Formats: sequence, C-alpha cells, structure tokens
Amino acid sequence: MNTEPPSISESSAPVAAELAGQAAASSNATPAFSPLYQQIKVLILQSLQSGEWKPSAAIPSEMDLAVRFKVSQGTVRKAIDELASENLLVRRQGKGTFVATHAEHQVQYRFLRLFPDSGDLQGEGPAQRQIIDCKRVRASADIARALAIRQGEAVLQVRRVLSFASVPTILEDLWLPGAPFKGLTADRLRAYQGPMYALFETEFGVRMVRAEEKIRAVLPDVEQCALLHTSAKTPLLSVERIAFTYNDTPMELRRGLYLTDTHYYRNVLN
Amino acid sequence: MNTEPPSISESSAPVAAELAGQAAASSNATPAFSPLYQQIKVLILQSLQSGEWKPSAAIPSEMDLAVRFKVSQGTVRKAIDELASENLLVRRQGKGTFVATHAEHQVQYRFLRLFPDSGDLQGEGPAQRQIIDCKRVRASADIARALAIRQGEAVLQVRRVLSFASVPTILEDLWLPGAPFKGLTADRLRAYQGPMYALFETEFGVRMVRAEEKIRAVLPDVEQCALLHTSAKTPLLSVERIAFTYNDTPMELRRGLYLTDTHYYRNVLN
DNA sequence: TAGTGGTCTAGACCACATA
DNA sequence: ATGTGGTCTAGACCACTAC
Repeated sequence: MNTEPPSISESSAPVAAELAGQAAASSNATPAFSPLYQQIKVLILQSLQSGEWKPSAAIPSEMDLAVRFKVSQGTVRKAIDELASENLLVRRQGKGTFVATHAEHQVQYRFLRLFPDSGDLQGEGPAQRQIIDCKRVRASADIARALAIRQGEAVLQVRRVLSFASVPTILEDLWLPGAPFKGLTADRLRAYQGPMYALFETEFGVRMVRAEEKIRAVLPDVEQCALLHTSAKTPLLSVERIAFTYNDTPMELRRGLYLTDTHYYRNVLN
Repeated sequence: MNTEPPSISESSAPVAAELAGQAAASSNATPAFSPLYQQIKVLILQSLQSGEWKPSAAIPSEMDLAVRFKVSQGTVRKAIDELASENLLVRRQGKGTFVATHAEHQVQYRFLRLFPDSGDLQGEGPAQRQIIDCKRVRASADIARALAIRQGEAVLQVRRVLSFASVPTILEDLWLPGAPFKGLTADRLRAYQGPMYALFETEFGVRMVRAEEKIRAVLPDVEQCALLHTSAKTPLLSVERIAFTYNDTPMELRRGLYLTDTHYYRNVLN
C-alpha cells in the first residue's frame, strides 16, 4: 500500500499548493522541522484571520479540508484538534466545526473571572453596564507599549462600570488602537446588548483570542471611590489585561478595579 | 482486514481483563457510553494512584500498555495524550513517558503565580522560606468543609513566610488532613530543600494534581503586618487555594497573603 | 542498532444531527 | 438516508535517545 509516500517535504508537496516552503528545506536538515498538521494549522489560521470563515459560521468538513490541502483526514483532524483546544474553533458532533465567538451564551464573558460568593447566580455576567466615557486620546508611553504602537498615536479610551444586582462592582478603563476601532462611540457601546468582545467581532471584525492579566491589590483614589460607591480604605483588585487577536497582536489594554467583598476572582491551576 | 471487530462493548471485551463493566451495558443503550481510550485512561490513572508507577519514573511503553490492555497502540496513545495535557504524565521523545512530579526544576513551583515586576529573575521560586509554625489542631467548620473531612478532626496547621531577595513577600497558612500527613513537623519542613509539594510526594506519597484559587484584595491584621514587615494600610492579595490529589480529593487548604508592590499575580486566559 | 515517542495514512465503524 | 465529527485499528516511516 501507500503508493504515494507521505514524505513531509518532497515529491508532490501536498501543502505547497496554498503555502510555499515553511519546512521546505531538505530532508533531514536541522533548521526548522514542522510536521504536516502544524502547517495545516497555519493555513486554517490564515483563513480565519482573513475572514474567509466568519465567527459562528461553519468551516468546511474535515474531508473537504483534507482534499483541499491534499493530506489525509486524520492530519486535518489533528490540526483542528489543537485549534479547538485553543478555543479558536468549536467542534459539534454531527453538525460540523465552527468558528468560535464571544457572542454565544455558553461562553459569554469568557475572560471574566469574577464570581459571586453565593454561587447561585453564577457566570451570567454583569446585570448592568454603564458607559461613563468614550473618547479619542493620544497613547501615553505605557499604553503604547502595551498595544505595540507608537507613543502619541490615536487610541480610544473607554470607561465603564459593571454592576451585579445594582451594586457597582467593576470599574474598567479600556484602551483600543484607533485604526481598527474607528467609529466606535459611547452611544454605540450603550446600544449594543451583549459582551463587548462580541461587539468587537461583529462591528469591527476583531476577534480576541487570548489574554494575559496582572493582578494586584490596591487602594482606590477619590474618583474611583465615587464611581464604585466605596471608601478609600477598601482594598480592591487591580486587574490589568492585555487581550490579543490572531498572531499574538495586542488589541486591547484594560485596567479593571474589582470589589471583592461579595465576589472573588477565580483561577484554576493545572 | 480487521478480523477482530473493534466493538467497544462486545465479544472478547479487551479491557475487562483488568476493569470490569464501566460501559458494560448493551450496544446502543443511552446510559453512559465511554470510549475505549477513556477506559484506558482510568486504568492508567489507577496505576498512578496505587503507586505502581512512582513520580519521575517511566511508565511502560505505549506498545507494552497496548498489549496489556489488549487495545491498539493508537488508543493507548490517545489516553496518554489526555493525561499529559492534564500534567499527570510527561512525554519525552526517544526516552519514554514519565510520571509528572513537582520536584523537577522545570516545573518547580508550578502553582505559584507570583512574578517580579522586573522580569529578570523570574519563576525561580522564592529565595528564602521560613517556617514559622507547624502544629496539630482540630478542624474548624470552614477548614473541614474545604478538606472534605468532619469538623473537629485532626489537621496540621503550618505557617510560613516566603521571601524574594530577603524581602518577605508571602505569608501562608496551610491546613493538611492529619492522617495522610502523620509525622510532618516543622523541623522536617525546614530540613527539606525544594518545593513543599515535592516533599509531599516523596515523604507522604501525596501528589497534588490540580488546584483552585479564590483571590481577593484585603488589608492585613497586626500580626500579619509584623510578619510581612508592612503596614496595616497596605492592601494585600488574599489567595485561598484548595489543592487536589487524584479523584478530585482535596488534600490541602492554603491561605496566602501576597505583597504586590514589587510582584504581580499572573494569569493567562484562553 | 534498538527502542521510544511522533507523524501520517487508509479504512472501518459508531454516535449524533438533520432532512 | 446522508453527512458530520468521534473512535479504533493496522501499518509505515520519521525523529530522538541511548547503548
């Protein structure tokens, strides 16, 4: 059997039809060996990035992709497996494989780790969201560094308060790069029902894929106190988040203050 | 081909040699269908739990396990893949598959998420560890609940301070169930060099596999202030951790106070 | 040279969803 | 009935490590 050998970088070059080279060196040279399924993964990633497959839409079946990339179904499968484990794709048995989105009810507020002490009404997300401000400013040095742009470039700055059961609990300041989010206004934020990251997807084509947070304990200043209806002596969680889209490109800096008297930040360690 | 059909719950019943039943119902009945590799995973888990394979030791090769469990190598592979992704096993190409441990330098302090602001000397773990106290007490209501034992049962209570560059940064109180940790003393803790979870493995055969943390911002009391050389006005991160061994059995409750003026708690969101 | 994990294929069959 | 993802097998070959 195996009339056509499965060599990775040889003969009819399965993947080359769409992507050149990659590990196109010779056979057993050291510089960069990339298994086939990793190359397929990159190709799928590019289609996601380019918008060929939009959020919540189905991507082609494993068999179709196998034909398209000229590899076996099992190889496509392994590539999709990894993308699914990274929450970029969602598999649904019998239905297909879909582009992940922040808008689905199951995974809404995927990046929000604050939960109420009384576990009853959990994970539903904040009951009220109040946009305080949304303005265009120039990036300071630290904002620019976080967003990987140049100091002084235009960014959008948003401030909002999230409440649980009418109790202000989270005060957030956001900075977004000006170009991709051109046209975002306070009114548009207020009008949209649902998670902000879902709005970013549908209105601006920006999918947040991964985020990193730095957490500290701090005391609020007077302005923050007023917005959160708390005192200057109440310690708060400071949560600084950088959210990334494809290719590890930072697209949002978010500084949050969390009241943790009735809620806690949850983390699981593996 | 395929002289022997790969039916999951039929004929020669591959796995039944070691584990009976599981999904031993009929063919297409609804109650509990478990794929073969999941059953293999359970079997491997049992061998880990029973101590048949000890931390840092190699487990049998995929081929050997395939023969032992009477399944194909690919099925064993998928079971091991999942266990590796859960950090219970570590694969090393060309060498074998090994039981994970907290003692290896790479993954030491796997559960510690505090990092210095200056990323230079990162992830090396605390420079100094000072055992303040280690005593036998009776479990209060909340301690008992966390450890899934009865109120009033014997537990060990440990208090210690971790310092980075001679600066006290973490104050921790630990509670351990009395029975599994019988014989643990302050001197023994002091004598051991290396992570505490490594000591638990080698001296008491308790492997911590997973943990959950609840994080809040708090102000310290006077005693805590003294131990951390800080003031009552300095907010601290309160980190309450429950660590689990196999079968989701809680084996440690830990309450930590982190100074976050020169360090931050890092979390990645996917 | 031998043994281990890692990749890739081809084909069969099962579980699930939909028409 | 059809198509999708999910499981399982068998076999070939590659990459890495050790002896």
